[in-house]
Amino acid sequence: MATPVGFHALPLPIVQLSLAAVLKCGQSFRWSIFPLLYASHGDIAVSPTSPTHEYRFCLRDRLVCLRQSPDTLFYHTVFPEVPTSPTQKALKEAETLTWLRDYFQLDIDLMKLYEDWSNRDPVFNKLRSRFSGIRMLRQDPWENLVSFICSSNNNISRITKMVTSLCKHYSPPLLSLLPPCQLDKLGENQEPESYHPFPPPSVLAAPEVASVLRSLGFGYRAEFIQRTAAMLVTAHDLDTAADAREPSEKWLMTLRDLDTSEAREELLKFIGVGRKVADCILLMSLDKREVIPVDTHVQQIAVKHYGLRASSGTKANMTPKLYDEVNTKLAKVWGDYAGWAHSVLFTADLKSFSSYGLPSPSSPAISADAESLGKEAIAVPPTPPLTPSPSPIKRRRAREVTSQPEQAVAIRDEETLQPDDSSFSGSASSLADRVKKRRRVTVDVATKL
DNA sequence: ATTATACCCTAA
DNA sequence: TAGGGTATAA
Repeated sequence: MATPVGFHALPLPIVQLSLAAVLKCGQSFRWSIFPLLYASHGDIAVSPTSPTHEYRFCLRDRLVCLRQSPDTLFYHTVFPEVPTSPTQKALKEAETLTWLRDYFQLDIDLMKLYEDWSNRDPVFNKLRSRFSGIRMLRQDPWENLVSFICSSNNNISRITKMVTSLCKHYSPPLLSLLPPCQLDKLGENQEPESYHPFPPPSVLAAPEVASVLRSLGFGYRAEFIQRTAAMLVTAHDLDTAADAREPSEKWLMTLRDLDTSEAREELLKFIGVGRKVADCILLMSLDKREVIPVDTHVQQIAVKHYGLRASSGTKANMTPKLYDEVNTKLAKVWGDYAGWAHSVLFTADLKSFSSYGLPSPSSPAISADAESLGKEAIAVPPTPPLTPSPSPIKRRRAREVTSQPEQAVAIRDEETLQPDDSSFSGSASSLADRVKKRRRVTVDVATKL
């Protein structure tokens, strides 16, 4: 497989990382995804293992572009200004590689983890071949925090729109770039897209942000975001180092050094952050690999496949107690990297992945067909799409873009494991506690640095 | 200490 | 009419 022009090649088996799965399974909401459509015949030589997509992510100073073949990750960096010398350029690409290793946590051997989870858990074992390469990203905590405040009572599609719109409105474009060459669109003249970094806390802390976000369709989360940003900025004076991370962002990073429960306690002080959102942040950007965020999906998975008692009422809400029950049970099943394992199951449960390998949630998915899903591994290699498929990046003029709700689809009616007497750990903090803790945030944090 | 209800918006 | 939650008030 030839390296695409302008790209660097990093050898990496796709079982270690599947971009197609990881970048749209609800961890990060800021990756642009472009289908690459090749002519099946013609003068362009294409192997069946050619990358099917390009993925783009905007950092504060550069745009990272990725493609993937079964054994190679291709990366390419675009800067606002072309690097002066070739040496300079090489240096910059090396930085990008460093970022990639960190962001995708490439030092963690995913095969070993899959092996371990398979031994521990027959349910996982059934899925491993169909959902390989799903690993946890190591995201920026600030971006992660805001994104997941957006996630409450919401679906991936809308969260993505909200985050995109947030960036467009509150951070200037870093650069503009044409979409990658798409042969089906050779005739059409394509518009360059502008790429925006994630806005820093000080920008979102401004009081008027709440109402603006509201008008942008953020709903009640608008206030959460603005107030959380304000809390953060207030607690950590900005001594504004122009281009770098702000102090409050750095402080969020230091939560990586705390114990899980300490870090969680800090996160829960923010407005709009409850247990579930806090756990998402712990897992996805604060290195707490054992943490399992429990949403209604995960709860259903736990009931269906792991013998957890169904919630008492017909329509019971997620109580802290139930949350801990689910959490403890699954943590026990999956062990040290339970949060990572959860992500595989969670992804497998997304409707858009019921036909994993096919590009679009709108394709007539085999979806609700729990039967076919459970049978032998179909091991579908990602097939280059034959027809143009709607990408999430379709230009959106109006705010009403049809979106596909990510719904649950049964993984499989498997023999349920016998219920396990799980011990409860941890306890929800009372309202009073939380109020006190919130009041203390400034003081606490001030003494911390 | 637990439990119920509103919340913003979208899809069904 | 319910949803990939959280903040409030009972």
